[in-house]
Amino acid sequence: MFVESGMRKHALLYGLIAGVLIAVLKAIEYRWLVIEYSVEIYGSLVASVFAGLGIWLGLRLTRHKQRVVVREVRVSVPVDFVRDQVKQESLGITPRELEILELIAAGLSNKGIAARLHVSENTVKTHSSRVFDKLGARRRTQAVQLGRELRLIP
Amino acid sequence: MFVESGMRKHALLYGLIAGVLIAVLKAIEYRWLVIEYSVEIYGSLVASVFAGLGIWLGLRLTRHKQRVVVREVRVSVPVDFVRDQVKQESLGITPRELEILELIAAGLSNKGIAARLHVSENTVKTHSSRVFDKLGARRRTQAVQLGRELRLIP
DNA sequence: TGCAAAATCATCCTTTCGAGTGACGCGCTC
DNA sequence: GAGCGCGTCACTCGAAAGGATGATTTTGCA
Repeated sequence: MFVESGMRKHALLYGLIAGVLIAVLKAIEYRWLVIEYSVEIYGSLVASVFAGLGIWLGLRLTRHKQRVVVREVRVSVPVDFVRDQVKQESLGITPRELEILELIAAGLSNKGIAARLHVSENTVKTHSSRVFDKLGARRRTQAVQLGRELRLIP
Repeated sequence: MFVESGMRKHALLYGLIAGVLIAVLKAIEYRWLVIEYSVEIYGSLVASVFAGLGIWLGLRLTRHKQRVVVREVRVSVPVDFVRDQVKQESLGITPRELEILELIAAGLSNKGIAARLHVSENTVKTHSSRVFDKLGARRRTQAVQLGRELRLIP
């Protein structure tokens, strides 16, 4: 809308100036002609004036054309964790085992995990042993590291 | 250089076309004039032709002078780790202790760390005990978790 | 309803950790 | 040169963790 009205305004202005110029030229043509200036000079004058106007209009038409360049800016933003459920299932890790792994990663002891989940410590040890086996880990710290690498825990 | 020569070529071309047109107009002017076309028609013709040429030249001149608008797009990228050395010093954690903490986080056993660093396992235990104490951790998994939270390790 | 997977608990045994304590050498500073 | 921070090593003891194995209960699904 704005661009259209702007262009229309330019066109109107251009036509107006052209008309006025033609009128002026017509008004003074006799005077110039009678003092023996040839028509080619007259033509050159008109040509140069309108060429200038055309150039001006052309510049005006493209002045606001902008080229948008999209630049990727690397910005440090915490990556929101998405669990790799495919890998979880391919390893055969059960939800409960993953739950124990998360609590291990949180730094809890087996006893603490047992208390948190209201199960016996033996149960926690069973789950952790199983998840260690499935991850190929021998220590809980190693299990945490592998779980992170495999995107099973944040 | 390229832009300059391009503009010069345009100017030359424009001048050439203008000259030819003027010559043509001059050559046919008598024929037109004798059949009683007024000079204002002639002027209008020249005006419109050169206005068109001007517009074309104007467009040509600014074709490659587009304003570049840079739109920055935020891209999520894994956060590159920066160690909080202030916190490290405020906790009085030595470089060696931090080194042991990193290896603990990597999932190594004390024996493995000792082998990696060519020191005795007792030394590793001493360092780890100290860093646990400074972090307020009771287990190595907890130390890893706290170390991460405090931005001491990745 | 019946089976398979998952979850639960246990027992025995070994390894690893963690706490506590003490000590030695080295380099730096006051 | 005394003091201090740091890194090193040793020893003991108890707690925690891990491996192996077996068993029972719960649960989801065919």
